Amino acid sequence: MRSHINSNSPLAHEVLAAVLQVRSATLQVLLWRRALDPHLGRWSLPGGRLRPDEDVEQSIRRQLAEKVDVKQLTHVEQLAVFSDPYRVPGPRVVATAFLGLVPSGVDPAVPEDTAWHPVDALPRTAFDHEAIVQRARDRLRAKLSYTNLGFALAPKEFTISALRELYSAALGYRVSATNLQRVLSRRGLLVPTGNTAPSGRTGGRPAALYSFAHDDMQVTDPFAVFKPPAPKQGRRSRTRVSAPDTVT
Amino acid sequence: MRSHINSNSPLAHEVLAAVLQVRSATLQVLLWRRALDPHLGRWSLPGGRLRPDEDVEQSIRRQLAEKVDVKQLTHVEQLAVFSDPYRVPGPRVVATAFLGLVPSGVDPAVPEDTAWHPVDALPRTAFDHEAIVQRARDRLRAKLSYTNLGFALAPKEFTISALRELYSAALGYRVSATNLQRVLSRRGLLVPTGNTAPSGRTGGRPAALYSFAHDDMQVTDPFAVFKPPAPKQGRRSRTRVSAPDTVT
DNA sequence: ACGGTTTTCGATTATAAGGCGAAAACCCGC
DNA sequence: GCGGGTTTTCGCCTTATAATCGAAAACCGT
Repeated sequence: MRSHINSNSPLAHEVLAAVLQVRSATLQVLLWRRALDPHLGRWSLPGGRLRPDEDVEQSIRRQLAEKVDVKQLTHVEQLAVFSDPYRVPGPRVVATAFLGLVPSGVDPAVPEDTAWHPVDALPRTAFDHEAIVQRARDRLRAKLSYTNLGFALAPKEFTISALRELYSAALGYRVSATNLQRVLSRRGLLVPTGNTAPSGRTGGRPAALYSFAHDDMQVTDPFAVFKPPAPKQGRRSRTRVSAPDTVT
Repeated sequence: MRSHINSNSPLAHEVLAAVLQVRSATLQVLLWRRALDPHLGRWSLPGGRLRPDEDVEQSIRRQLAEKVDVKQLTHVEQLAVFSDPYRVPGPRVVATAFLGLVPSGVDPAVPEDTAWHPVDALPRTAFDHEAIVQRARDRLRAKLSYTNLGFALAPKEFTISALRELYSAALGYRVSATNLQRVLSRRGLLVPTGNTAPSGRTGGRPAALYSFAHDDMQVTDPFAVFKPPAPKQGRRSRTRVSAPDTVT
């Protein structure tokens, strides 16, 4: 190793995605098993080489659609660049990592060699992929609090309890259904669909179904000290729309 | 152009930084004038090619230290990857963009061909550098609200009014000194140094000097709905420390 | 009809931010 | 040295948002 340090340094660029989904009340990530050396048999993130005619966003979307059938991807955003010169053996490869989200409930068809793994109990992973998964998880957790990113994790219709479980799984600790309900409502993000859930097995009051008001990411600004006077709107929490990765 | 689309696509990686500083009550960015074609004479961001033996962080720090004497850089963080295949003419170059901050007050020596420009009134810039500057500005503005990133913009000691001007300039609108004072105090970020400012020209009560409590970036979580019970600490706002770019 | 269960909602409390004005602390000129 | 002018600082009050709690509502099965 350390071979390319003095070479003419051909450099490749790859894109990788940590695709997260809540399944069985656990936050999981999609990994596939390497069939090649190095790190044969280890689990790694989907992705691949950047092609000459695409930017990194296009590339990761193509590769995800190619390798694993996840057109159900509801959210994709850049995470960070991983560029340690020796992050992979052999010729240098710089990686742009992404965070991808799949709504709970669906079970996208995936190839034989891929499987979901809990982010907090990863198998032996290849290269620096574990670090990337952690970063993705952290980013998701941070953003769940001050954005409506939950929309990307939830199905189109859901009950408050279902949403609560979703958030609990994603965040790693219990959250109050009551509070979740009202905080999201206050922010104008929850709209009742009118429908009601099949009351199901255990009995109990049938839950109302809700959906998110927006499919694009919105950011609710935390504090106002640093905010302009805000032209005295109606109710609605002070909420500002911005491009998905403007805020990150 | 569009020449490399069918070639064997050698690919280069460069790092660029939007180094921001508040000078003359205006948020400005350091640019240098290109001496080469293409885009000769236009203003562009400092940076350069990634070397084989360094990662992007090391690279941008080296290049900044090299090209412009800014060892006074108090903060550096990854912004995003810019990877449009045709973002620069000729062979493809993917760029990792950074946000850099220099505290107000200092005036680092810079080469002849570099100069500061207000971010809201940029001259004609090269390539996609204007977009990068805007992203840097947006990121800074967002983070000023919910982090203590102000520490990187402020000198070691400062008065509340000075800090207010700093925030006003960086954010682009007036903020209340009173509120700024108390919000930062509540978060435990402002510590009085005991010293007092030279009362100076206009007369008036001499201002007390403060400094930031932490030099590493901290994030104050906005809402608690999604937060664990918080083990009943003393006072101090609920505040969580995290690696600079974990949250971004 | 009656427990058992789950959801929903209102009332109350807690915490953080914003606004306002008075008091404090300094300078200067008379 | 005293009052006017100026800037800073601080307390008090209001508003906005979140957290907690408990009771009522709506369903099931027996």
